[in-house]
Amino acid sequence: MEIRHLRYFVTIAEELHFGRAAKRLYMAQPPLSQQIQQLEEELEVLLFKRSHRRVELTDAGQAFLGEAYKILDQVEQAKLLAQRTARGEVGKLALGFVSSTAFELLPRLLYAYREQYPQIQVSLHEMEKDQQIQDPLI
Amino acid sequence: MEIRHLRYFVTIAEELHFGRAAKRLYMAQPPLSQQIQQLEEELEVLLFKRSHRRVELTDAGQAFLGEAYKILDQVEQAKLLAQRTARGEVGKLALGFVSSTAFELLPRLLYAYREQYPQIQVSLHEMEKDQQIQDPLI
DNA sequence: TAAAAATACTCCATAGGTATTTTAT
DNA sequence: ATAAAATACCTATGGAGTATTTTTA
Repeated sequence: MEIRHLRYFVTIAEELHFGRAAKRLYMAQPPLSQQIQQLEEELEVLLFKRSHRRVELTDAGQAFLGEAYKILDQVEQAKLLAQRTARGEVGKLALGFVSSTAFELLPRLLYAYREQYPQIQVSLHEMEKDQQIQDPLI
Repeated sequence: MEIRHLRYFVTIAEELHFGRAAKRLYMAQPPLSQQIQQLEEELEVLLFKRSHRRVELTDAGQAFLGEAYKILDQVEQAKLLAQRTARGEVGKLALGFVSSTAFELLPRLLYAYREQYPQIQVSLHEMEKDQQIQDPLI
């Protein structure tokens, strides 16, 4: 199964017509039919009831449709998340400190920071001098 | 982007080594590199830091990895749901009734049914004689 | 018989393989 | 010098197109 199959399936489910769906997908009808057959074969499940003048979803098709939408949406979200993370718009910031005097300063600093960058996860780590940051305090 | 790209990406992220990942995927290393390049190009995001003797995830790659796992998991779930629905193991059952005397009987019937088939969603519909089932009461 | 999906075939784009080069240690 | 990824090139699978047949309302 590939994402292509889900896109094709969703389009046909929306049109309930292989010809119109193919048009919307800028492709010919036969390869679209083939891809759906291939999907049904892999799932071992009939997704559409084809009668002469009507295509309709089977119960399994109806159930699968909901999942297909979720997956396509999640693929978009994954893409956006990667792009935002690369741009530094979202992400994680780990603050390490060595002196316990920082206990006074850091909470205020953190608070101000979170006001300005709510999309950045900040964690706080007490650490030994010249050591790597370990488990977070918060 | 295709599911193939996600499978390849996840495998490399687990191995942190293109050669070993290719082996696990039963394919050669060069096409694997190409597919990842293609994915990075589509996302416009670098997913791995390649230095000579070390492959590691970028922050964006790390973020994308979590989403990739979720998507691959959801694809499996979608497949299972379709198969179970086709077998009638999960689904929806709509009960329509025409006489208001049923208000006494149905709740008990429903309760018993749900005990036995918790995976079936049941809805209750008051209806007119010879009409189709409309919006559910519950 | 007409409208729609399925079949049969053809073609070509691209996923994947092989050979080699580049790179950094 | 070596180990790993990238590049270059080739092959062939299968996705997509065109023409046609089948189906049934």
